[in-house]
Amino acid sequence: MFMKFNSVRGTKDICPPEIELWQYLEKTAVELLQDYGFSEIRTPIFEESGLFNRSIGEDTDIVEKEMYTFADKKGRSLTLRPEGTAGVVRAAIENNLLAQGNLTKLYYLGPMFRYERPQAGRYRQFYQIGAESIGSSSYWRDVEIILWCVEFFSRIGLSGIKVYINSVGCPECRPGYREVLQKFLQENTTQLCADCQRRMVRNPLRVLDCKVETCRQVVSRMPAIQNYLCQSCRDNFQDIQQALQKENITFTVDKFLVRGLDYYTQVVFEIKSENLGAQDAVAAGGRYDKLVKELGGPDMPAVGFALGMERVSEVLKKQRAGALMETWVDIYFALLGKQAQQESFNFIRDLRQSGLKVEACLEDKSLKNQMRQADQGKAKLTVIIGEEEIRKGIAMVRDMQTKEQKEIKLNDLVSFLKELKLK
RNA sequence: GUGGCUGUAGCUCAGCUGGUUAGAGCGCUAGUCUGUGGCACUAGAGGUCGCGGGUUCAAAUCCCGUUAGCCACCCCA
Repeated sequence: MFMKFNSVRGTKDICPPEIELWQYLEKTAVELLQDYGFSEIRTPIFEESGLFNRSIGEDTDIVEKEMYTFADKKGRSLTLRPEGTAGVVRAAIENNLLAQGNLTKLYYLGPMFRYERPQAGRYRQFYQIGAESIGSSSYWRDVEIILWCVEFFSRIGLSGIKVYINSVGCPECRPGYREVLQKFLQENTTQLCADCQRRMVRNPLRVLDCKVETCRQVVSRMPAIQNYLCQSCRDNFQDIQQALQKENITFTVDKFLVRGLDYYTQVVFEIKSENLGAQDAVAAGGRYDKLVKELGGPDMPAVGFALGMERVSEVLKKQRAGALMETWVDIYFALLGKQAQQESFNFIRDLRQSGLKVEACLEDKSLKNQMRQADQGKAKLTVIIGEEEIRKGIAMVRDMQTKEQKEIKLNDLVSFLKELKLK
């Protein structure tokens, strides 16, 4: 009996030609990150569960119900990383990358795992590219990161994106606002949905982005966090807005923007695409000034972001997939007969070594078929070698655009093709 | 985790109220064109009708379950 297997729920294969798009995105992102002074760091895909509980927050949905947590053979509780920041911060501390008073800029890319119900733009294994600037409290670092995102999206030619920002305060002022909020919600508890009545107690900030109509009405009358920020948070929020304006980055202040990870402080941002469904955030991030210390490192402020590869490639596919998913070869060898295959294999090997993209038909197909393969492979040149050519010691070289064909001696073929400068 | 929609050839889908050998377009292979691509015509290959059960003389079609995908909620990148 044969068994057929499928990829597990919420995971998928990235096949050609889509992978061309991914490679393009990764390459563009990495180049731009390096231009901004970030260095790559690769951390393990699983960590001690406690790392995520501690950094993301015990009361968050991610930790509560979305983590792939398992016990290894020694009974240690491990978790597949649901996001990148915690691991990067842990690694930076552990490897003494954080020198007091210095700035450390790191980027990462790779798969993350969350047990959620799959949907468009939401997978259980999904890929993120992200970066962290650790060691600076300058709001220009926040701006730098938002600017990176804006520039990245413009560089890959993505339109229809919008930047949203908000300030979620700091340990000084957030507790105060939280209390005000809780009090307000308690007074209006009868108008809240069941979920929000639960949130009200545990994480009242989350009521802010509830979509239920009655909750929204309550929310619209709710005290805004801006009015409860401490002086330094308020200044910081002002400074960033001014800086963004100065840099011509258009943004919207969304006073309901709350992030689902507890470690954020002060300014958080989200970049959304108009061309996606409900899962429309393509990149997001913010400042997390307390996390490094929280994880046993020096008391260092930090700011970072992550972008979702699936979502970005999804939008890009709609907007300009054709050009980016194209593949081609420089030279295609159409071969007829055993001897032609034997003679040509060396040529092909030689040409490939010199950096040309070469493909050949080694499968005894009709010439018509081979020509079609060459055409579909978008070959620039096709080299035809059959029994007659072998006998005469030549090859037919056909220019696929002009349809011009000329005879080249087999001895001269490789050097002739190399000199054409097809690259 | 909740609700709705869907699952028929490699791909996109049609198959009405259950009735003989399950269809189309695209793609693929071949021929027209004795060894030359992109067009056209012709022919051919290719299907456990998601899976399991039930109703029935008879199920791709009706019912139940299950699984996967999509959409929304939730959450987030």
